[in-house]
Amino acid sequence: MTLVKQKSEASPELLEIADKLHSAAIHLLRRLRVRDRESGIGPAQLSALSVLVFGGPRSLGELAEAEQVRPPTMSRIVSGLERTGLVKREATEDGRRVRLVATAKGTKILWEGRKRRVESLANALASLGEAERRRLRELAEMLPEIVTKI
Amino acid sequence: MTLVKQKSEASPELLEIADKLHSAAIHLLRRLRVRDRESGIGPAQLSALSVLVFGGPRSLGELAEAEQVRPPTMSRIVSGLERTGLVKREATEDGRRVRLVATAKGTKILWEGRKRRVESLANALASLGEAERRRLRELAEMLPEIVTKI
DNA sequence: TGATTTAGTTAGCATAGCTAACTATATTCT
DNA sequence: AGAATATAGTTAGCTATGCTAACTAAATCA
Repeated sequence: MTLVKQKSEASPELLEIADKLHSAAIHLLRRLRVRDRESGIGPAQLSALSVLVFGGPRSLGELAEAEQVRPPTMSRIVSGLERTGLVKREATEDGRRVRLVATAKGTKILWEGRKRRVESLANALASLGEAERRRLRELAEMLPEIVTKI
Repeated sequence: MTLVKQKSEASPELLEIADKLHSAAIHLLRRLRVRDRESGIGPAQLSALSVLVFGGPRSLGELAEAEQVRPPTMSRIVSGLERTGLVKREATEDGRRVRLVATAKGTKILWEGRKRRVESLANALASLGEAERRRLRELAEMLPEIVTKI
């Protein structure tokens, strides 16, 4: 029952930190996921919509890459979002490309869902002391850069 | 574009921290998820298997609850794991219940997959300085307790 | 013993992931 | 210019994963 090194050069210390972080992220999202069902919209659609709302309009291929999903998969996700009026496909100069844009309704729904999740988590943080809270903020701010290196 | 309070009493500061943490967790797992495909086993099966491997044998209902999934869903996930020989259903004293146990093969596969994910993340942490690393560890250790409060 | 509760399964529906194969538009090359 | 190639998306068809409703079987209770 040990972590055996193979082609990795990561130290045992780093592996341990990574393991804790990984496990915590899994359990965190597993809990929050429940709140998403209230939106009546599937997780893949919600996630794709959030890229459009927070990152702005983009093509289907770009969105697929951002979501680490194949184009056919994203094509169907977008069809679902379009059918319910959360996203619009617009033509571009390049006749092959589409520009995907979140509608006002899509933006509203996304914000509501995000608010639910974030509030659930914020309530869980309410019992933290001042020092812990500050440390937690630091961590949250370190992570985005780390993630880009994965 | 503001986070409007509704029935929540969370402060803007907590909401901001929660938002950053939430977003970081999503992006972290989205990246790591890619490595899982190498195992040739789906995410729900992998996650359920990990509960059995790290948490020990349990009933189907308990596993469903741990995974925050309905019993019929877990029933099918377990059928998949059983078909590929990663988990075994065993009878118990209570004739209604089953005891789900990870097989040796299941345990091995899970460890390999986990190792891949954790190594990916550990490599991304390799560029951190000593102080940052220490902070990251502290924070990763704060999270499990927070998660239980969600 | 008969009624109820509990554990799990089966059936049927929707979403979400993939690859392979297709269409349509752009670009490149002669 | 016209043919060949490359690129962007879609369609078709498979598997996996989520749900509810309805069922079976075992345990418990009155």
